[in-house]
This record gives sequence, structure tokens and C-alpha cells, in this order.
Amino acid sequence: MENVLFDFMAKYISLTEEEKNAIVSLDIFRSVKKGTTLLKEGQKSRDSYFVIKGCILTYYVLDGEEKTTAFYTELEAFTPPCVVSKTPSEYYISCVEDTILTVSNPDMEAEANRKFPKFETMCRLLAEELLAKQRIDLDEFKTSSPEQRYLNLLQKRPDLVQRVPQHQLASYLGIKPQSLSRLRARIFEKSKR
Amino acid sequence: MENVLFDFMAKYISLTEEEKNAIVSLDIFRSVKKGTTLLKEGQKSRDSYFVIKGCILTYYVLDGEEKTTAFYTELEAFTPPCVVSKTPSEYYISCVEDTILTVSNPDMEAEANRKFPKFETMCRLLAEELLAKQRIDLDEFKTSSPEQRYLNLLQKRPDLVQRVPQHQLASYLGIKPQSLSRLRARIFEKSKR
DNA sequence: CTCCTTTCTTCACTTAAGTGAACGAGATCA
DNA sequence: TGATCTCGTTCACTTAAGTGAAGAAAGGAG
Repeated sequence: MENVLFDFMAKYISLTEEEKNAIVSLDIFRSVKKGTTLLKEGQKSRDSYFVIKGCILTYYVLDGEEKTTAFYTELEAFTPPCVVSKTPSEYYISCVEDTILTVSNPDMEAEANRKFPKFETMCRLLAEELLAKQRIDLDEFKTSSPEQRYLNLLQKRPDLVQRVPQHQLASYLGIKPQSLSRLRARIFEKSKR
Repeated sequence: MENVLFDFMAKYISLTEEEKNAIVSLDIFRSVKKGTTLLKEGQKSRDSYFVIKGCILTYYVLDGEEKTTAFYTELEAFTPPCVVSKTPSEYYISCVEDTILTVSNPDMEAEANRKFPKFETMCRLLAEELLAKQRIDLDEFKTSSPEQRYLNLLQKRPDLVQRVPQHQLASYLGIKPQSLSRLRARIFEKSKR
């Protein structure tokens, strides 16, 4: 389990045994059951996550409707905006499956940055990489139709389409479950011809 | 002009005169005319930007159509994804107005990080902040209709609606210029009643 | 196993965005 | 000045998503 994290970190910086031990001693690994809510709207939180195994999602409740905006699966890291802005959360975070993840907070990061300056380098590189990736996600979402977005998702994250309920997928694609059903039927009809 | 940059940086770290001089000596300020293309699709680039005054935008050309995905105005920084991924650009960057900006590259950042470790802290904080802000932008786009997005833009960046051509605004909102016209007429009708 | 809830699909109808065409206003340039 | 181009708007028509309701299928809880 630790090795999954260390292999991930190795993409950005090299770690000594001493540093690895320091990380292990932080006791950041958590195991959470499917359906568990990690964060609720209105709550304050300082927790950042890294998914070792499983799947979590973020959703807003607007006009009584759940709007899913992101899924995080194996080897994905994320810090909720409310942690950065230090304001109450505007959305929920919950587990789609039984999930193993790490939970850290700004204090731990500050401590790590102090002890190991290269840790800050990793955080910077990771943030810059995620910023670029998310920029592309946003651009792709803006420039494509729901049908294109669905086909794109089938290409890029085929696992999601399998492991996530349709109504959450629909929400993630910016449409209603009924529209996703119809859209899938439309694609199927096209593929037959 | 330098002071605009230093005031911005002061939000993240404090700079000595020596450090400011080092930055000035990098000769990063540029003045570009309206309509200038800073980056073309297919080109490689290592340039990051920070807008002092004016407005630049990014757009893709898909099926011969320009799709505007972002505007950057006063005090906004951005590094194109292609700089991070070191691949040819998939889009264009061009100036909506006469613009004054800074242009830097990874070498200059590495050099600054080496000389002044707190520079890296600033980059990390900025990247983390932009990541959180962009996350919210993406969430808002996903969870709202074109009409809501337009009204939201009127609230959050009223200047954009004034200074940017309608067809680019429409594209930014994820719709066609005709739809933006209609949508504006619809809003106007509602406001009369 | 049965009951009940959740999830997914289908249908008919409404609403809004896409498309192609046309027109007028304003800018640009010879 | 007149010719041309871009830009924004409007119109008629098409296409696809939203809505509300209904029912089938799958999954859990007792």
C-alpha cells in the first residue's frame, strides 16, 4: 500500500528510506466503505486526498438535485477548493466503492516542506501538472457536445463507465440520466448501420 | 509596470530589493498589439504569461471553427498546457487588445527557484490557488445552462462582456453566436416584465 | 424468498440550442 | 465616396436536451 504512494511520488522526486519512514509515521492511510461521505456541504475541512484503490466523487446539491462534477480513482490526488480557500465546502465528497486513500492536511505538508525541501518541489510539479490537465478537461468539455463527451469518456476512462452508476455519469457529462440513456441508444443505432 | 508584478507577487511572498532587481534584469516585459498571435496550433513553446494590462485569449480551431476557451486579463497568470507537457500546442493564443505582459520560461523559473527558494513557494501557492479556482470554473460550467453561465459571467467578469466580441464570448460560453443573441433577447424580455 | 428501493430505460411533450440564410450597422481601405 | 468585410441580429426550420410519468430490471434488507 505504501509502495503505491512511493511509486507515485517517485515520478516527481527521489525519496530516501529516512524520508519514506517519516511519511509512514504520519499514519495517513485510511480505508473507507462504499457510500461513506467524506465531506458535506457547509463543513470546513483541511483534508487532501490521494486514492490508492477505489473511487470517490464530488457532487453539489443544487435545487435539490445531485450534480456530480468529478471522479477520482487509482493514483489521483486532489485537494478540495474549500481547503485552499479556507471556507465551508460547497459540495459533498463520497465513496463510490470501498476505497483506500491517504488523508493529509496543510500542517503535514508544511512540516514535510520544512524537513524536505524537495517535497515542496513535488507539490509544485504536481499542482502544475494537474492545472494543465484540468485546463484540457475544461477545454474539452466546453468545445464538445454531450455525445462527444460520452464517446471521449469511453476512450479515456472506460473503467468509469463500468464502475459508476449511470445517473452520476450523466451528471458528470452535464446532462440528465434520461438524456444519457437516449444518447447511448442513438450511438448504438448508429453503430448497427 | 514592474510594480504591478511586484504587488502581485507580494500576495504570496515578500521580496527584497536585490530580488526585485534580479527579476527586472530578466527583461521579461513585452508589449503586444491587438490581433497579435502569440502561439499557433502545432508550435512548440516554453512561454508562460502574466498579463499586466490588456486581454489575451486561447482558442482551438476544430472543424474549421474557432472555439474560444479562456480569456486572461489584468493580473492573471497562465502557463499553456503544452509548455507543461512539452508537446506541440493544440490551440492558439492571441491578443484581444493591445496588451502588456511578462513572458517567462521554465529555465528562468528553475534559475529563480535555485537563487531564491521562496520563489518556488510562490509558484506552488499560485498553482494550488489556480487549480482550485479552475476547478470551481469547471464545476460551474458543468452544472449550469448557457443562460445561467451568461448571467454568471455578467456578475463575475462584467468587463469581459464589454471588451470582447460577442462571437468569442458565445464560444467561451459553449454556444453559437446566434444562440447568445437569442439568449440575450430572452433575458431582456424577462427583465421588462 | 419476498418486498422494497434504487437504477435504468422508454414515451410524449416542451424548451432551447444548432443550422443556414439574410439583412443592417459599422469599420476598413482603395 | 463607394466597395468590401466583419459582426451582430433575426428568421424558419431541425435536432437534441429537459421534464414528468410510467414501468422494467437489478440489488439489498429483512
